[in-house]
Amino acid sequence: MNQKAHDMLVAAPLFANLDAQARADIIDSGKRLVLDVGLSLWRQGEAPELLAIVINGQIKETMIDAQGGQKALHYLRCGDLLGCASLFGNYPHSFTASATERTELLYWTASCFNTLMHDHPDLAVNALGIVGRSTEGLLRRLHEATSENADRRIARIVLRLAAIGEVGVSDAPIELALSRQELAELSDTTLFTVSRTISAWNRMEIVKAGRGRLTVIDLGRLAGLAGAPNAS
Amino acid sequence: MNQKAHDMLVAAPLFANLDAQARADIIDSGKRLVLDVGLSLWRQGEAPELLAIVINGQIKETMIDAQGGQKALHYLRCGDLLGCASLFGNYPHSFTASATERTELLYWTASCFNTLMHDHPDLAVNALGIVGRSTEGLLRRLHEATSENADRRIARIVLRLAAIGEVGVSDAPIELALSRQELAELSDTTLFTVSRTISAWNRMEIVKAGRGRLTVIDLGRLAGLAGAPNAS
DNA sequence: AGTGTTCTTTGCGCTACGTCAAACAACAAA
DNA sequence: TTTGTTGTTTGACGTAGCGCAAAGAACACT
Repeated sequence: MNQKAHDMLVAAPLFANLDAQARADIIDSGKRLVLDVGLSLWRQGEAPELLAIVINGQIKETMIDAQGGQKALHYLRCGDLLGCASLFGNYPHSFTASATERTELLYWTASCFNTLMHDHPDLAVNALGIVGRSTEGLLRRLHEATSENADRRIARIVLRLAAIGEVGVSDAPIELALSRQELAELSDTTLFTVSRTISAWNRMEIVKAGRGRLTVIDLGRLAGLAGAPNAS
Repeated sequence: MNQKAHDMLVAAPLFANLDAQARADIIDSGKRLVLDVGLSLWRQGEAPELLAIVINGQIKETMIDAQGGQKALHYLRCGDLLGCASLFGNYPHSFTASATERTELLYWTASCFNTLMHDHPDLAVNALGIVGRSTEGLLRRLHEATSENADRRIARIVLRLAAIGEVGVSDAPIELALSRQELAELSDTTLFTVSRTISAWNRMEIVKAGRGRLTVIDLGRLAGLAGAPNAS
């Protein structure tokens, strides 16, 4: 592992409040794995066997229903924890985790991580914090999906991605590499609805639409669309 | 605490794999609290301060949005853990927790529970399991809410409640104490849609509708409605 | 029994969105 | 440049289910 990757790992929430010794112990117990683009760490329905943390690259969590509908749950980047709910809850994976780019992971088997948690209680507490926060995120998403209209949901997603993608100045145009399809999956809508919405925003010069790409121009007005309902 | 309550607590998932001594230690560290009908343990938006487990009675978790729309998340019974996501994730409560009947709780403050987790790592692991499982439940609900029609969702909810309400013989009529409104909140629909659906089922003699009450007559057909999509 | 309150039912209009089809634009490979 | 591939746009259309209103039914209180 190179120095930079190591530094980022160390800063991950999973290792908060742990002393250097413990951290080293935990990291050394994990194994490394590299996933090429498109490869899956596991598929929906499989039994959970391991817990992983992203070192670099990006993992996408996708749910597929019986009718073939896809739903994107999350994009995980450096430091994010992967598979905790299934593993700890001891449920078959409810989503497929696959790499959207070449991705490096550090992983532990269930029993290995269990041992580690016993040796380092703070590790378990940190994991709890992570799972708890993801629960809150899901609650929010459930709420939005059932009580807010499509445009708003899409605006929210774009804002969120814009925020984590670039911490740049607020008036600089932010470019996101997202197809309409992906946006649809993230916002619990369809490709068509997203396309229409984006087109409208494009005309209003809130964003600039491109093929597989979206550039946020007017962050302020977008935030308006996402937040205040009748700020017409 | 009476003997029966104590026995049920001991069987709660939170205390799995703990020896009697540890269990006693944990239970003794908690404080008891009785909530009368309608009283809230906390309200949406408040900072999380404690973690509680239901001894008896029933707690309802409700989300309220800006437009006043209610959404019921869960009903918690004996042994269920309350407030873990908010507390561990360190987020303001995203729902109000209130008693639907006189309810007895055992609770710990955040710092107290933290200490306990350090003393008994298995406690943290158990908590992880609980939060993990609830995450899975939320994922399922999110999925259903966005990709399944209202009738099916309602059928699912009724089935689930019927299952935990009574473990009786499968052909015995199962009675649920639920208003249409509550059913609507649980299935992410409206009072009207639920009413129409229930009326239809009533006519088909799948359930018997009553005021604030619902009796499942034909569990099999109801399961059919919830499961197989084109079992017309 | 009479009156008020709360819950439920049902009809009707409406609209946000899903679905499908077909044209269109961007990019890549030859 | 041509041709193919893949992603996007737009229109037309259908419909599930929400909102409202108004009438009923169940229960509570006196």
